[in-house]
Amino acid sequence: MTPDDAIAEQVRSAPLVVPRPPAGFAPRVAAGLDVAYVGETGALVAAAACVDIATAELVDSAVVPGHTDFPYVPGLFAYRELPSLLRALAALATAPDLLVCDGHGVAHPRRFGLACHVGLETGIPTIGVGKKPLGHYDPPATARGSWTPLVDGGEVVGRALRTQDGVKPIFVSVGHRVDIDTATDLVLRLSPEHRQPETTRAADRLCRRALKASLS
DNA sequence: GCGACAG
DNA sequence: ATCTTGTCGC
Repeated sequence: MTPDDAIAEQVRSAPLVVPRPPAGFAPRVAAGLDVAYVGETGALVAAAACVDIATAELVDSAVVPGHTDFPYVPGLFAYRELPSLLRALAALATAPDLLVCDGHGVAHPRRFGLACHVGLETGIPTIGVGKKPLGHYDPPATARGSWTPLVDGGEVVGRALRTQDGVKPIFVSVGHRVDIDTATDLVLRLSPEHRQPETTRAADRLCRRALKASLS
């Protein structure tokens, strides 16, 4: 798979994203996905962390070592992380109702970021959450829950969401089988006390810790 | 041509 | 992402 092949696949896949939730969507368990790298080598550790949406407590997790050959190219994340993330998901004992990715969904140059790719690949409703915007936005009000549109190429592709009073916003977008209002609500519910949702925090902590342990 | 550029 | 000390705040 070359970068050009990847870009062509994204353009071809973007129309397949379903920007609305399944009928009666009421997710109970959300899984956060993240990867930690060993510098520029291809070695990595992927983690999936299941959190109970009602309590934001960790209820299951899986950590798997891996390797990637695809380089870091902005816009082509999935081709670097997707295989390992899917193995971490498969290693879970729990079947999550929702996935929360470390990276954008449709807030992407070709409207097909990592979260869209993960969503289509698994069929599970997926939300993209990024720490840095891809596009432009005006700062939301300082109160938790405030948000402003994230715009790219003249289109609203997501939201800059303040998850805690006074903290920098995070950037939420549709991955697959969810709408932006539902995604915003879920991310806020998953972020009761920190800037990032507990799903992301747990996954990040797990793969980072496992990576350090594997080095020594 | 130049800058910007998710993790 | 990762490399890194001290420092501010709960």
